[in-house]
Amino acid sequence: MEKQTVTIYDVAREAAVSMATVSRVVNGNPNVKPATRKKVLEVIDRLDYRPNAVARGLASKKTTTVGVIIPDVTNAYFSSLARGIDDIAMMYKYNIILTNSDENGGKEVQVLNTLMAKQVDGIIFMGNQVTDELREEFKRSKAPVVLAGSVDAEKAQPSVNIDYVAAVAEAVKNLIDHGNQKIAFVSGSMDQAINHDYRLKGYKKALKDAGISYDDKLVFETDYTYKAGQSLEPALTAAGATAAFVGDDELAAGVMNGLTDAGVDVPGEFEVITSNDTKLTELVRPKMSSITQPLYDIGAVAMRLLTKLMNNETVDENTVILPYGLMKRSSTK
Amino acid sequence: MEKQTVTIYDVAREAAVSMATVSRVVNGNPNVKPATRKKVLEVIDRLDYRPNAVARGLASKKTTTVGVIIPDVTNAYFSSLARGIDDIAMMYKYNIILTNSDENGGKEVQVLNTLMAKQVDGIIFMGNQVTDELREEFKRSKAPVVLAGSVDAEKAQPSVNIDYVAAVAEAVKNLIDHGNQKIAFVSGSMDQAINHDYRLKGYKKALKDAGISYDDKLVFETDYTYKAGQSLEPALTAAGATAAFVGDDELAAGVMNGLTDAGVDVPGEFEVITSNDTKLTELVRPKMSSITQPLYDIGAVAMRLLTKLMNNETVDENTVILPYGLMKRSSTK
DNA sequence: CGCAACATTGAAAACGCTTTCAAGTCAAAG
DNA sequence: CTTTGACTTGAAAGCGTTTTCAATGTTGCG
Repeated sequence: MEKQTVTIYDVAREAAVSMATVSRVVNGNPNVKPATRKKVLEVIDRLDYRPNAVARGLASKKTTTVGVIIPDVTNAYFSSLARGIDDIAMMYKYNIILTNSDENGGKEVQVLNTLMAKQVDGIIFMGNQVTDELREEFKRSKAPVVLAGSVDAEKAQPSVNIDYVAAVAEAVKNLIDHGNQKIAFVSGSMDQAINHDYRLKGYKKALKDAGISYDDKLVFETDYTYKAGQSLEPALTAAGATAAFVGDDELAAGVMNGLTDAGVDVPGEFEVITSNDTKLTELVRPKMSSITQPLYDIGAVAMRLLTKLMNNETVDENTVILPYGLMKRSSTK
Repeated sequence: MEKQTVTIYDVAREAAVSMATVSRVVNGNPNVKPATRKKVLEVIDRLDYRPNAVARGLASKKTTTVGVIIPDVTNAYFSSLARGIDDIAMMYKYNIILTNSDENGGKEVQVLNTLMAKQVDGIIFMGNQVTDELREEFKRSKAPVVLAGSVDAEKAQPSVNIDYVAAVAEAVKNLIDHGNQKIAFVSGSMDQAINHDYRLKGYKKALKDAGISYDDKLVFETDYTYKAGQSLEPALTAAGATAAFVGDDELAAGVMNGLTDAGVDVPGEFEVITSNDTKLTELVRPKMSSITQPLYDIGAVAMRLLTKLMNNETVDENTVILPYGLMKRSSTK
């Protein structure tokens, strides 16, 4: 009943050569006489032999698979990165083990361990709360780890990002230039480095440059969900804000729709600018102005960087910063 | 330089027992004297031993990883299923190798082969164009394959879905009940079984039940993209349609926004109902009415079914049909 | 024709774990 | 004090490849 598997040994026997030779032709090793190669190839074809990657992995200590830790595939920002990662991975013959972490530290550590147990050749980590424990695990990992679209205050790991501070500063400046004085900063958890260590810094910088004093009443820390954004309207208007910088597109859509539903005109009475430039920005009405990021490329470059690391190639720059932009759509004046 | 790996042999030596015993405690085999177990556990802890899953996989012929073929992670419909799959997988200690196929037959076959080479214990396939070649590969696979949110006309594989025919028929009937006579059917490629074999059938059924004759001028075959939907407006109005059933949410958002941007009032002058009930439906304005599907559950149930199959448990029903619904929002009257 | 230099090949040892099978222990039973 | 059966344990054979190293073939040249 069980389907029979044909092994390299079977091929060797049938082709009247050694396993070593079969292995060579399978792996494209040039040190095989053309006639022999042809013979082996024929047998392989006839027997429909397929190399067992697990055995290969054990023997060669390479699995050609990399682990990818993602907060949530369902989030457009991250899934865009993931797509870039997978495409480049495939290009380099790697496969991806994808696991959702919900940015839950415990889960992340656990996942990291099972990835390492599975002997992945490398790891791409997305998530903005690199705890000490996590950092320890990264360090002990013999597989290289690169962060994609995620920052670690310690900058201990190679990573691919944009310049969040500058991007947010520019976005906020834009809002200021439109005459807004009370600009809300709405983001996810302040425990995340990207929020407290980058975005907020950019926000403060823009305010300072414009001579506006920082008021933490205008900082809204919430969940990265549509609902959370939507229910922020009362607080936002109560605080007297006339504009908002938002750290996530779905959240921003919520904020905007919440405002609109409450009768607030966007952008007339309230401007909003968001951060990730996912498809969402174009789907909602008004379309959302946003910081633009090369999402796909962040993933792609991260994976490319990882291939180099896995290959022990020397890389000039461990942390690569990709360019960002500002896309004015209709949620700002 | 290379980080030293500690093997089961090291543990055995340090604990003065055999590898077999170490293996037993690692795997929770009860046939170990408590004292021995304790001793081994201590050594494992001291040496920080981590079992090598690849070696384990080779020896046991189980990898505790399943392959997942997805058209595009970036698509909200599929990523929702993927999330359900991963959660259940994790619950059962499996990992997921995720690969994007773009519903490209050649790529799918290739990916399937590398998954099989990697000895995955099972496969979840998403995609609606099961070619003969693909079907052949499924058959030859010793790992069970289940389709999630995807149909195959031949019904050769276990699958979990909703009743697309009935759902679409109901959605279209709803449109008819609102007085629409010319209802557009817009979907992705008609090569996909889900479109020509299910949705279109449901569409026709609803028309027939209402005594409306079918007109293929009202069938719009296009890409599953926002842009494609958006640019459909001229054709839609030219055809005299006053409502549309759309097979994908992003596409539907495009259709709707295209209409709105052209000055057509939705739902006043044109109603649209979509199919997948992803988050998108709530983000756009007007919110889109939709067939509702338990997206997460489809993935979750598919994975659960796969675990049973991998475990050689007998399953009563190979193809499971989950309930659907109709969610009236604001894109229909 | 003889020999160096190179091209091909195969034997066998890993790789790190699971699993089978037999052997050894031990306590309860006779 | 045996016997018996339930527990525990270890030896060793895989699992299917890769890879090293030595052996064997070939070819070119003087």
